[in-house]
Amino acid sequence: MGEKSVQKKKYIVETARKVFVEKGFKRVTMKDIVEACDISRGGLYLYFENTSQIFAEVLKLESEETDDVFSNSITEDATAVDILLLFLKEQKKEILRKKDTLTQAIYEYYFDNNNLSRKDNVLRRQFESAVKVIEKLIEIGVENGEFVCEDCAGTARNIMYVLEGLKIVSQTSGLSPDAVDRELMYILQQIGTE
Amino acid sequence: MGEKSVQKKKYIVETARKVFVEKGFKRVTMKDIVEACDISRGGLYLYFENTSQIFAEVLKLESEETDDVFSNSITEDATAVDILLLFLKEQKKEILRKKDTLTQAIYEYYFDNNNLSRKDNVLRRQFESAVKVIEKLIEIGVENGEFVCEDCAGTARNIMYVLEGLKIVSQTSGLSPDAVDRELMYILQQIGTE
Amino acid sequence: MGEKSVQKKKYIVETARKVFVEKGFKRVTMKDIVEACDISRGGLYLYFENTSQIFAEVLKLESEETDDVFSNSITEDATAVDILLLFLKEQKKEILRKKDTLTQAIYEYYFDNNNLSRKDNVLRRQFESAVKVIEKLIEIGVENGEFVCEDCAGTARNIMYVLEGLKIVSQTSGLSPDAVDRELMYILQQIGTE
Amino acid sequence: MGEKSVQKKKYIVETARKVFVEKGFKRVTMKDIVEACDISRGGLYLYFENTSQIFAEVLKLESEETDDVFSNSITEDATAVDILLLFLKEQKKEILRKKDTLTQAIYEYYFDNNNLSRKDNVLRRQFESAVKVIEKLIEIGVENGEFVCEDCAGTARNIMYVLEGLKIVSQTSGLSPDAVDRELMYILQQIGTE
DNA sequence: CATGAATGAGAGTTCATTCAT
DNA sequence: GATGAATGAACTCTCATTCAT
Repeated sequence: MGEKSVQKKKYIVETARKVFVEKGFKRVTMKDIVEACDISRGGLYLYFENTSQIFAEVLKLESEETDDVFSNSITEDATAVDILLLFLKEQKKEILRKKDTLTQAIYEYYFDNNNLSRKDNVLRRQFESAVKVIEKLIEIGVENGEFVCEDCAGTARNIMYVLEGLKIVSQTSGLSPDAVDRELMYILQQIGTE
Repeated sequence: MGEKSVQKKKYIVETARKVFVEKGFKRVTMKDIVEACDISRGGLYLYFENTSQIFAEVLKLESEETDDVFSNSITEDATAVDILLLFLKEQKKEILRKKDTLTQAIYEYYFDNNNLSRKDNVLRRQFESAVKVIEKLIEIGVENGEFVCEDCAGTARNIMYVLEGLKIVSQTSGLSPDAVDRELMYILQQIGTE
Repeated sequence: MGEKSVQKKKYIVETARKVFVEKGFKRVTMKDIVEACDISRGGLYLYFENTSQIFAEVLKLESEETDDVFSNSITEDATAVDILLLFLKEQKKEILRKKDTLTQAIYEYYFDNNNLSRKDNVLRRQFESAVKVIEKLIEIGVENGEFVCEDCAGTARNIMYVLEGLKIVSQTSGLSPDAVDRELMYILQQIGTE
Repeated sequence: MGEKSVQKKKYIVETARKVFVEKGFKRVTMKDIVEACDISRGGLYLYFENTSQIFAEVLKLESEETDDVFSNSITEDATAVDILLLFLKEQKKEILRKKDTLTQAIYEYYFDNNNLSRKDNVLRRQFESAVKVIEKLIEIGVENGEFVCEDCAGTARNIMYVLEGLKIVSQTSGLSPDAVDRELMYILQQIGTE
């Protein structure tokens, strides 16, 4: 596959992403993507066999970009509290953004493909790496006297599960900004922040 | 609708439930249910217009039965700790039971029907009622000196979000019994239990 | 499947037969049959899964009718020579009828399905039963002094292989009536007939 | 067309032959051949318009080689019986070799292209030339007292039709080595051989 | 000459939904 | 009420064929 093909493949993945954001994963058909990309029926099959394969590629792209964003926040010079607050603020936005988000599609995708190995499960990898980062942040905060925490690893995991809980509740039952704030406040209080 | 019709409708809902447990919500077709119920294609349409309507009925039945179970645990005489532990143990089973559970179907259903009013959203109602119960339990526990907790309502909500987080992570990425235990322990430590 | 369904199934098989006669087996699609029968796309799938299944049914019908025809010829009172001549005359017609015959379709079908058991292979069954009949005829002819033949079974088989050879040559290379006559004459001379 | 083109065309035909042996004629697509030859899709079209054209070329090559083989057997010094036995032994192998043979593909090809002139029909040419050779052999055998035969031409033709019959029955219904032997024996007895 | 990306026609198949009985 | 045959829309997937490079 030449240079041009790589370009086109990327174009398809990016365009398909929009479709997944709009319709989730299951409702999306190859035809939907063909139409969104404005290419021929057969053309799409030159690059991907089915929607799962396309979505896997979307996730790969997604995780690359997310990783970048994450490291950006950290390399900046700021206190642990600042960074954690920034992270939670981002998460809040993500949680409340019911539409215009890949969240639902990702869940639907893994409902169908929950047999993936740990390595291939982007969701898991991101979860675990986020836990690590938060743990590190808390440790630094504790050293600096910003946080109080006995079990940093446990707290980090707890935070991530709460965030996951908020996400799924938001997607399935709806959640107000205030409700999210309330939970984030609770978390911060646990580690001794205002 | 006569007595017989009511009977048949209930039969359909109960049979359909099994299908939803097995296949989730989206993958289930009217045909699947017709075949599971061994009734005629047209016959099903006399009672339900589509799978959403059937699933709504499944949920209604579900919530009635769940409510019962819940109140049962509480009416027994036992300490707050005992009841909470029992509740969490039940939740653990539910979380780990990847198959043979309606969980995935429920999520999928609300992904499609997330525009339901608060009243019609069984998921939300159950979440909120569970929060109430836990809050009450904690309050009782605090009075009895079993728990230590400043913000009982906040803690109750936090617990429920963690449980939701565990549930969705289990469904999409897999979760070991140990991993669940670890999180439940963390929760219990927060409120001053072993 | 009720009485009406049986009727319709038969209608489809009979209509499909015409299509197979015209186009052979491999070139026929489900769509071809749908159009020939003037039924809906989905309607055909109610009765048959694929063209092989339909063709199997065509063959079943065919063999029933052929068996009848055969026994008819035999029950009439006539000399062995008469019956054999009649049989060969019928075969000649069949051999020369390049179009308007199922021959090609049958060959194509068995090319694809040559893994059928002896029981399911109509072609084989018909071949073997024809051999039996011819053998019997020759034996009777020998008794009556009409034929001369030492190995009746061998001769009967030989005749059938020649007929098969004529059939396939006719289908693939073309054959003149004279060429067929010449071969049939040769056969008759072998068993001492004019 | 330059020397190189001739080479490539020959390469394609020889590679395609393997594909036809494996899949028959009808099931083979231009794509199959492109992949087997490991050339470009467009590249194949520079040499051939469709599979029929390629197969015609395969047949041409085939007939050249077969002719060679045939003449070889004859030029050796051996009795007529020896040569005929050798020929029949070869035919037996060919008849029983259900896979790894072009037989089925050839039949399928002529089913679709039975409108070819006598000149272009390789099958017919080979049949006729084989008849001639067998006729000559028998005549020689009769002169040498090896065979007894009144109508050498008729017998030769009869033998070829039996062989064709055996071939098609083998392909469509299956045939045991014993069954083939039995028929070949019958033929040899007709011309007064053991 | 050669490549291989791209197109679009067409085959297979499944179901939601209707409707005569 | 109940049945289940029938319809047709919608989707998946595969290739023959073309054409810019």
